[in-house]
Amino acid sequence: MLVSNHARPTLEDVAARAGVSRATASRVLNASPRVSPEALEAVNAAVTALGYQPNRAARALVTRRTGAVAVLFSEPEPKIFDDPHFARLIRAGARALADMDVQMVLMLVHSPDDQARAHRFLAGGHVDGALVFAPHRNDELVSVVKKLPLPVVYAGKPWGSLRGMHLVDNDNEGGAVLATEHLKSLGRRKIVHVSGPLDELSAIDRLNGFKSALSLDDKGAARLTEDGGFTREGGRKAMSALLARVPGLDAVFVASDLMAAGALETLHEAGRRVPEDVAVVGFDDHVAIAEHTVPPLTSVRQDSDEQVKVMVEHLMKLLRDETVKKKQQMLPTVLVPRESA
Amino acid sequence: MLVSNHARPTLEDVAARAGVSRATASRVLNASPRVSPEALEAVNAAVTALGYQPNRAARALVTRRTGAVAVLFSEPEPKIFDDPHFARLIRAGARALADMDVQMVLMLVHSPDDQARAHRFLAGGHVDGALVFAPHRNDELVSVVKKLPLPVVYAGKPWGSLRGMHLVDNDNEGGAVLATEHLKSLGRRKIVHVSGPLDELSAIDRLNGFKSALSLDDKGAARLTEDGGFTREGGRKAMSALLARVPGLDAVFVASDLMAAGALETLHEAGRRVPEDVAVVGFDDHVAIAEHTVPPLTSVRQDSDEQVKVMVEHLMKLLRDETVKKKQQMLPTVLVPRESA
DNA sequence: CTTAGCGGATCAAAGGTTTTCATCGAGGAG
DNA sequence: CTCCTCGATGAAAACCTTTGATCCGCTAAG
Repeated sequence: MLVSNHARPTLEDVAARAGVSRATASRVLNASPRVSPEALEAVNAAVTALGYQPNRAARALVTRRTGAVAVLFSEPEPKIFDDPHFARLIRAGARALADMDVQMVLMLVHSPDDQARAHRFLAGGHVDGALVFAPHRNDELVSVVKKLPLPVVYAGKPWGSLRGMHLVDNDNEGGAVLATEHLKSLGRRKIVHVSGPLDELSAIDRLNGFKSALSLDDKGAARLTEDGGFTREGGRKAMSALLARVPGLDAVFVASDLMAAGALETLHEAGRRVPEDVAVVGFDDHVAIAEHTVPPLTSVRQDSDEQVKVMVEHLMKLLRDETVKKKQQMLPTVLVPRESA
Repeated sequence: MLVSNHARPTLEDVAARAGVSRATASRVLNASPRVSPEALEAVNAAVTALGYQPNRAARALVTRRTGAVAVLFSEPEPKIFDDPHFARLIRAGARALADMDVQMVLMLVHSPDDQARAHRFLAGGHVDGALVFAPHRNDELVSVVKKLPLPVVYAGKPWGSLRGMHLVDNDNEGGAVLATEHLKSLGRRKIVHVSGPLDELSAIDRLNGFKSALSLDDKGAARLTEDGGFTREGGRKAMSALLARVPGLDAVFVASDLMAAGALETLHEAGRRVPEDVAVVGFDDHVAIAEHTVPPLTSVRQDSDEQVKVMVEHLMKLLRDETVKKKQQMLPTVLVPRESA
């Protein structure tokens, strides 16, 4: 017995059993065309017989590829697990990467410590590429990642110059127009807006959509909008502020479902009926929220699963050195009507 | 210029610059004691000067260690991103593993395909160990993982024999007793229970706590409990069923916050005031839910962050071949009073 | 008859680290 | 002054795979 019985089989073992050289066996595994049908079959048989699994480390060493991709979130941690949106993104990433047989290495980077660690990790060549979720202005993570010679695809537009960056964004502005037009078509005349934090471009795009649908200038917009910070509590407060400032309001477009849930609470407390007195439209179409508010929330759907899938496909192309026709892609948004508007 | 200027520095480069051999440099990096202070300093200087990063693949190849750990969830996907509990677990895992400088490879395994992939992946030696979240009866994932020669720590008790298994559980039964005793101490006499799905041991433990606190036999318990499946919708329905079966009920212990949110909706619709007519206690103390129900939910806290942290520490010990005093650990639960009871 | 070409297999090097084993030098004991 | 011991160091093997260069046996073209 030359082969020890407990050690995992190596390519050498496979080759021996198939009666070919290591190199040929390797070619079979890598689907090289230059290999005879008999050899191919013999090797495949040996592989299944032995239950052979290529040694990832050895392969990585010579190919200089790790077969792993980092998924980075820069969001503050409380937000990450209060907002179901993140769970959804993570889930979609896990699935899409698994489908490609790529390892997903998840990193939540928030503190400066985390940033240093992320830098070390990415610079250390431990992954082939990265998916980055970092929406905030002056996000350190982006500047860290940007100067690394590493293929990266961003979710949404990171702050700063977009030159040469690869990203997949949702049509936030278009969705906001959709929402606002819908409210107009219901005959609403005093429409206000609870925005996200204005250090995120997605929030700004939604605000811009709102403004353009109503042909507002900056001054007019300032009176009719309030920042809700993309949190439930922020949504409550912003709604209160708007009620005080614009008592006659009859509709509100809220830039996220989570904030909309908060806004609805405020409206209830203020005795306004939804949708009779005030029509409400959210953004995200997050089922777990939108279907459970009172009343169920009309919302703009952005397909996060699709977004992440496209991001992964994009990154895979970069890794294969394929040329990508469009570095920056935009995904459509649609309105999902329920009962709140 | 012997050293190419763009390639990442190797240990050889570090050694050359420090004027020592590769072996000595390696010893410094691995904190071996048998190295002179001068050599140590020289190597460290060279490392920082060059910005050297060890090549993970090369190291893995020789040590037969990958420096990566798999985190496996067997939960059906919709649940994973509707229930904030999972986001919390994932977050905690990411943090705890990052603190140990270990890569976290996240896998969501649900379909038979996923199981096959997980098996291939784990058997392929691509990770040093695994954290497994698989609470359901006859979970394929558990049987797959169990027969692998891989250090594994489970979250909660997996179904089946526990012999030799490493796990970190919450004191579900104790928490349920706490909750029920609390309701008794409020003078409630007709207390009912919305349970989780009875193919999860955590749900069974909570049910058992409820039963023992009220000294119920199986028959009595059957009348006073209803399965809510750990979903919000299930909570609604279970509460309806209980209201029909036990019209005079004046308190309910619900085995999860998400279900409790549903149960509260049902109670409101039925015109029962909370807590005046019916006192409600949940389980999980998930802030994002418990603080936003109407009224805010009294709940049993299980510290998931702590649980995951302990799991990671436990796994690290296994990886270092340290003997662990207790293979199976139990974490305490406490009651967090709010307004619903 | 020589040689270029070709399909297909093999050889051997390379990739970066850890670790065993041997060596070297210094200092202490006899 | 010699012999030992011991700590620090270096040389080299081992880990497993990929891949460019080489080689072999033959056919077809010159």
